[in-house]
This record gives sequence, C-alpha cells and structure tokens, in this order.
Amino acid sequence: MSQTVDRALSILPLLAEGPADLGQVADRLGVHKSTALRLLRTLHEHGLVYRQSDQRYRLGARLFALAQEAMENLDIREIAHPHLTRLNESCGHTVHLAVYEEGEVLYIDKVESRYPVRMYSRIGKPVAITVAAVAKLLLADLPEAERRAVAEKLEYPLYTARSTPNAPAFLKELATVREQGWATDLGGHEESINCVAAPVRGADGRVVAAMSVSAPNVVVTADELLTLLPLVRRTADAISGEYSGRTPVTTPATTPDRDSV
Amino acid sequence: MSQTVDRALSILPLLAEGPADLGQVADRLGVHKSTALRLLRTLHEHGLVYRQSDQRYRLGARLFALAQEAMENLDIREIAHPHLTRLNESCGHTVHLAVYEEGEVLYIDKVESRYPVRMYSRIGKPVAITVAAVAKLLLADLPEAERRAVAEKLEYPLYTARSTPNAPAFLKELATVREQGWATDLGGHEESINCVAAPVRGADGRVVAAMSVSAPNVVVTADELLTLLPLVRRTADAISGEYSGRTPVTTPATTPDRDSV
DNA sequence: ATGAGCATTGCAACATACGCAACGTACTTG
DNA sequence: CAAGTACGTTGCGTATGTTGCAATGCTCAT
Repeated sequence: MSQTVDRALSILPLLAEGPADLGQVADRLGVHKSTALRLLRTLHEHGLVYRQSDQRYRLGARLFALAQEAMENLDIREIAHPHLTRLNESCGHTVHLAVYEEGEVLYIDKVESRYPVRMYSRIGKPVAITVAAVAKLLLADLPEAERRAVAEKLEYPLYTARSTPNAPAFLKELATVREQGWATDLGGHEESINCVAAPVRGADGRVVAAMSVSAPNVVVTADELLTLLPLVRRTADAISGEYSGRTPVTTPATTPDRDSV
Repeated sequence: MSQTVDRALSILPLLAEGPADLGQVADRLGVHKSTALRLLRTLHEHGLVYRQSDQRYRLGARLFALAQEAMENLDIREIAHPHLTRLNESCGHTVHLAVYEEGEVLYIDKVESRYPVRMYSRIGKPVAITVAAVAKLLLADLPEAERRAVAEKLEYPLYTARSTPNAPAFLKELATVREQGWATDLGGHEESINCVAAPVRGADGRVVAAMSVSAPNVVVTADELLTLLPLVRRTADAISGEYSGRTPVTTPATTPDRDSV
C-alpha cells in the first residue's frame, strides 16, 4: 500500500538469498540505482541490512534481535515452557511447541532430548508443514475455507515414502486429526523419526498452539511412543487450562525455570 | 534517509516491546492514524507484522524466516561448524561461535555441552558484550577510534562481582586481550561459568569471528578449563586457515555433518 | 437505543521520493 | 602509464506518492 516501504521491504527477502551489490538490488527492484541506495541506507540505519567489507549488502544483526524479542513476548510460550520441561523430564524425548501464523507453522519453543540423539530443528525455523504432527493440528482447526486455500497452495515434498503426497490426502488427514483431537507423524519427515502431538486451546476452544514429543526409532518404536499420547494430551490440556485462565496458575513452581541454565 | 521507510521501520522495535494498537503506533511515531495504518498494512503484506485476534499488531513470522536465512548464508559459520563439533567431541563442553557487527556481538553457532548442565544462550541472541570472552576478542581488534567509541557507549551491568565495571577497565582488558591473542571470562557473566576464547582471522589478519569453550565450575575448575586453551587456539587457527583459503579444505570429512541430526 | 472508541476510506495539498545526469573513485586493460 | 570500465555517490527539478483531515463504518458497553 505504500510504494516506498514496499520496495524497501522487498529488498530483505532478496538479500536473504545471499549478499548483493547496489546494482543487483536496483535491477531486481526495477528502480534506479540512486533510489535503491536511499532505501538500502535507510534499512542500514535501522540495522536490518549490513554492509560487508566488499561493499555488498546482506541482512543485518538487528533482525535477530527483533525475532528474538518477538518470541519472548509470546505469552503462550511463557505459560507452556514449564510444562514442556516437566514433560521432557518424565519421558526424556524432544518436546516442541508450535504456532500457526498466516500460512506458516513455526516452532516457538523446544526442549532437547536427554538422549544423545538430537533432532534437527531450531526455534523460529518454519516447520515441514505438510507432515509435522503439530502442523496437522494447527491447520485442522482453521475454518474450512482457509484450510482448503492453504492446503491447495502448499507444496508437498516427498521427504520419505510416508510423506503426505498431495492436497487431497492432506485434507483427509486433517479431517481425521480434527476428529480425534491429536496427531502423529510416523516417519513422514525423516524416515526414522516419529512424533505424537496434542493441541493447546484458548478459552473459546480454538487451537492456539500445538505441542509434540518426538523420538527416533533407535530409542523407542512408534508403538512405544504412542503410549505417551495420554501424557502428551494431559500436558497440552494443562497448558490450555492455564492459558485460558481456567486454572489460575496451579503449581507454585511455575515461575522459576524459564530458560534452562 | 527516506522518511516513509524510516517511519515504517521504526514500528518494528516499537512492536518488539509488545503488541500495540493503531492509535498507540500512530502516537509513538508522531503521525496521523491513517498514515500509521498504511505503513502497518505494508509491513503486514510482507509478513513482518502480524495482526492478532484482538486487532492489535505484533511482530510477524517472516522475521524468523529472514533471520534464519541470514544466518545460513554466513560462510564463516559453514566453514567453522565441523571444527566446532570436533572440538565439542574432544572436550565435551559448550562451544560458541560469535561475530561482531556494528556495535553488537552475536552468537552465530553453538554446539551444546555433552554434560547435563546447559548454558542459557541462543543462536542470534546478543552476547553480554562487556564480559564475554568472544566479545573481548572481537572488540579488541577494532580500530582504536571505533573501539573507544563503542566502549564509551556501552552499559556495564554488574552481572557478578567480577563483571567489567566500566569503560576504562574494559579498554584495559581489551588491550591485554589484543596483546595475548586470546581471552577468558572467569565468572564475569554468571558466577559459576568460565570461558576460554580464541580469534578466527581472515586472510588480512583481521579478526572475523571468535570462538569459545564454556563450562560451569561444577564440571571443571577455571584452571582445568584453561588447559584447553592450546586446543581452542589450534581449532580457531584451523578455521582461520580454511576461511582465508590457505588450507584448501583439509579433511575429506568437512562436507557432511552440517546441522546435527 | 445511544454514544464512545476504535479502525477505515476518499480526497486535495503538499512534501518527498523519484530518475536523470554528472562526478568520484577504484581497478583493468592496451 | 594512460585510457577505459565499472562501480558507488551526489545534487537537483519534477512528478508522484504520501500526508493529514474530515467523514464513515464498525463493535461494544451503557
């Protein structure tokens, strides 16, 4: 809606692909070099863009700080965290918390497995949306129309033989998930990794987040992991209760352990 | 330099403090609501801003994706990573990699300790710049003038009794670090945690990054940690060699293990 | 029902962001 | 060593995009 700002912001994804010099930026924006220079300078002043020693531009450090602060301000994360660590303590596996936002699903918290094997996932990293158990829960709760729209627009990469192959299959899976109130990912993202997930709901019953427990086959089989389902659901429900204000902060030990030492 | 973009970008740090509605944004920017609305809409279209259910605005998911991509494009990180994991394998402690950028020092990679105790630090998180060993190395290498300017502008929070108290003390410490070519943080950030750090240098000898090994007192004493110094320096030098092209990718096993599974 | 508080729209006046062309500064090439 | 190329940078007149206003919708509480 604002041409100037629009152009300036278009520079960011462009630089995300890799460093670029003034000419390249101007070309890709379709504007004169002097215009691109002015925009880059403004971005630079705000720290969103950094000028490296060879004069080329790349994304700046302030982006990290912003992303970080954005995350810390999510109250669902704050409420959920102690529950997640407690769940991790009792089962030992990797625990994730994720939210949906305009077509994307992203992890907003993670407690690492206490087994030596680690999963590749990082807070802030967009989730493999077509296969992840948490993504299924979050998308399953969208209004019919939006759900269809999102499902159609997605790509369906075949990470493994068990990955969701296309939109119809995905929508069918979402219907099941919606029905049963929990979800799994059995080797759909990485052959040897399984997940069980449950939804966190707000006061109005809408799904505001989803949490999952993930473990590789080498540690527990899919069947064994599924036995954790009740525990996962109970944890998710506890978070829901607290988030929606029904449970007025139960345990006295809810405050301390934010951020593992 | 561009008023419109400048205003739009000023919204981001503002929202980083927490969600705000249109009126608040307009007020803090000192512009009319209609103006603020147009800017917010543009930010929204680019995914940098999200409109939550109560109509208030907060920072959006795209920020994470951008920060993520920005990080993956840092070639120093790519080169260093296998060395960091190898170092972690041989000593077991937490290993960090950090860079300096316009007044800030930030972690760009981290390999977790193999001991049960974890440190609170996160990739992308700004470093405690006045005390961290890596920060000392990075700042010590700045040109005299810039170093002084930065040191003067910093705040010196007293995390512990051993924290750097003020600018003169900091500059003195930087001089020492510059001299000896390595740095430590002995309980300056958290009472019980010590670090040893060494610089990574580019072809021209300038410090481009710094790496450190950190461990809590309960695992090893400061003296014991210091015995790792030669190993840390050797690792840093190996990275330097590879980064500056002197060592044309030594080990055949340099390619695989990006991102632990 | 009535009003307050908020987001939203259309529009005319003006400020500002635009592209141009000229200059400066490396770095190459004959 | 001089001419040439390829950048980034600057100043400036003009047109275009942005601004603030005032009026309209919308939602919620009284």
